[in-house]
Amino acid sequence: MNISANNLPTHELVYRRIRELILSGELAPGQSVTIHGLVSELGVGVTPVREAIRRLMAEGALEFRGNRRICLPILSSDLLDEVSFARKSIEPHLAYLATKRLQNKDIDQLYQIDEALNGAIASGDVRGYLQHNGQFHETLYAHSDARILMAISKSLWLRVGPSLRVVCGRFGTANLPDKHSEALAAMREGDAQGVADSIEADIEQGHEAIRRSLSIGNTRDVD
Amino acid sequence: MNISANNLPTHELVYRRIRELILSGELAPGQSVTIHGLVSELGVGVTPVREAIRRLMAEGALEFRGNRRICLPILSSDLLDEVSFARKSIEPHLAYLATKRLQNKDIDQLYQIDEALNGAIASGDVRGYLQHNGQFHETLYAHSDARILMAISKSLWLRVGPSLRVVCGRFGTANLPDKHSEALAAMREGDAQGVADSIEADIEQGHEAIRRSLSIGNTRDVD
DNA sequence: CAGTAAAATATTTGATCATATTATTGAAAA
DNA sequence: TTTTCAATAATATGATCAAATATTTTACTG
Repeated sequence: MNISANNLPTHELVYRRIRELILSGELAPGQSVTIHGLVSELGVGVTPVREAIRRLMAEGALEFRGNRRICLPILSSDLLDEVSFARKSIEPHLAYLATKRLQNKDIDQLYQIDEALNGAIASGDVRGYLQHNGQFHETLYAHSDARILMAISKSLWLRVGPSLRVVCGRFGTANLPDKHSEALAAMREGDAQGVADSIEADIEQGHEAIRRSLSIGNTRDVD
Repeated sequence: MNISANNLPTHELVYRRIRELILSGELAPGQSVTIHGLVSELGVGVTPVREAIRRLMAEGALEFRGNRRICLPILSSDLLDEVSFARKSIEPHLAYLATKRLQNKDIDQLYQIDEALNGAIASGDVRGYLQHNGQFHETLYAHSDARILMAISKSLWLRVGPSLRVVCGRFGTANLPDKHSEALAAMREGDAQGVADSIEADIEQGHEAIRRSLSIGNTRDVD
């Protein structure tokens, strides 16, 4: 299988592909990947795959285990606390900055994403929920125009994404975080602090679900 | 076989070398690096250099400019605000966590680093100042045992390091941030919040110096 | 002739691949 | 059980490609 769209370099395409596999839940926490496996699966050379993996490791999306195993990290309770702290430090601020720049059409767009998200929750579509949930946050934050904070935020999403997926697969789409309506209402009123607070509550809810899941059992049987 | 055979892979060594070049100020903001330049300078192959660069780009230590130029990013005022916010969100917390785990010998060690730092300031040794300043923070944070927050912090240091170096080169070691004695006193008393506050003040001071430097003129090569 | 714009050429630089090397794992044989 | 050996996988190198930049040459205008 060859990767197309030859506008971008191969290593970039490989990076995006693996990132997508992680965020969509096709790769689960603890699951391992091999360089040669990706090479043959994607039909590309070794070098671009190595670069993409190195980049993802720097972002915390992949990690070394043992001496020759690259796999998705498993979020322990302590690590989840770290991610939680970092997300609650960064993302509400991104939401705050973004709100001050939002135009009505931007809010409309976010509203539509949230509608799709609600539809996914109602129909128990885990994959749709994950996709639209991520899209909602990313689209909002993008308006902040804060490159560095965005990069940190994206890295944190890569760390928490796989675990969130596991939770959804286990408990379904009921009781999932959705403070988005609250956030949208605050956006309509231009209440930046209100949006920031809603986002913080949203993060808290999501992490609470993961935490409950952690206390019940391990993330997944590994090897 | 030799247990201490500390044979690190080439890409790791290259990564550390470039990182050191950046943190020590041998590479200035805006300065460009080339893959082949590093290949011939370090006497290694192209792949490990590419991997190291990709990793450093993910950490924000290097960036693309134009379509074919890799260089150290220049911190604009806006970007500095972002780094400042992120550092003040993360590092005081790391200091807080670390303080709760500090033993007397750890504080002694930090005290010695601070002594060396003061010596460097007194003698106008910019390089020594930078080295010991970084060492002080990193050694303290390491006790927090918070891998993810540490990784974020290190990335932020890579972003701000080069600019701090330029400031020192321009204004000398006078008026440099040093809230370390304050932090050390709080450590002795086990006052975690006090340490966190001192660290925040230290960060604020350092960034204020950079901000002043930015308002005077654009960053230029040093030495 | 002088000066500038355009075209052609050379050089630099990142991107990719095929291949060789090294180290670890796991299975087979002693 | 221990040793040996093959399979596997990461690591590393240099050659080659393509795109972008720098340089030189050429051509045209005033």
